Amino acid sequence: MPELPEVETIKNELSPYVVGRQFTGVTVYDAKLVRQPPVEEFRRKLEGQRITSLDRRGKYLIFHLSGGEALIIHLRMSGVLLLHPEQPEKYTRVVFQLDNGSQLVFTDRRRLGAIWLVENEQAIVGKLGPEPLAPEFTSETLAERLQKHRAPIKAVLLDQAFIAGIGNMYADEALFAAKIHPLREANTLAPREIQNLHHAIRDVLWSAISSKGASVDTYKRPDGELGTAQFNFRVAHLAGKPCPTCGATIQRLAIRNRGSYFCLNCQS
DNA sequence: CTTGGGACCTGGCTGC
DNA sequence: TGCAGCCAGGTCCCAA
Repeated sequence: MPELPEVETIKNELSPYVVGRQFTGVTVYDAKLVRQPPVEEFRRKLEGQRITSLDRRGKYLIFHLSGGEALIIHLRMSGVLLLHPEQPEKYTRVVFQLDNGSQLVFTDRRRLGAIWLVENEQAIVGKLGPEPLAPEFTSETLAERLQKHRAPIKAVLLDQAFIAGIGNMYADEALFAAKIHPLREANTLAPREIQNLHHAIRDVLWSAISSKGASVDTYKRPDGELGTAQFNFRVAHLAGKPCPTCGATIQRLAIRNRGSYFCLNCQS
């Protein structure tokens, strides 16, 4: 599922091909995915606009446009953005035409993705918490924010208003690396554990970006290639397998209806 | 304010 | 082989 490293990879790999280009046409096959404005207006306003920059905030991909507006895309569970695929793609929901003849195809098997065209991007991304990879996100920032929460640390890491961009896979990986049990109440972490968690979050995310994201289900890069971050997973989706540190069996537990994977022996 | 549960959505898997 | 029912999880909405 696309989390921060996957969206960052898409941004990095798409940028050279789309920044500076102009939208010449938009075909919407599934109006449900266009949240704002109504589809006709969406099409009319987007056509003719030039992409001035491509950015990421949390798991949102943001195309900044010459007219001052922003085209914002969230891939949710199964969204994929492909640059001029050679074959017609299954589950194609929206196709963007660019002035260099490129086609940007948005496919989404489960139809949970979302697209907005807005003047004020803060209306969409304004509630997000800090960017975990930004220099301003320090161990002290994390410690301060954790104090306000007594929910399980796993649930807190998944809260996009607490910290932006972490999803189920990387939350599990970061907690394993920091040796923290996913059910620990957030405000009970010791200073040393918070430092470890801060380091683990950044390490896990940077490492996944260098592997171009994790292709566990539908995720693909814009050229159709897969990411390889899943091969570095130590606990995520590995229930029943041996822990890479101690050999104990990796456990699976539902926390907030999300599968959580961890080592009972290494994480406490 | 935080918290937790259900809904959304569809294809793949399980078990009968 | 068919098929009902469950599961996957990012986010929104609502109630406590």
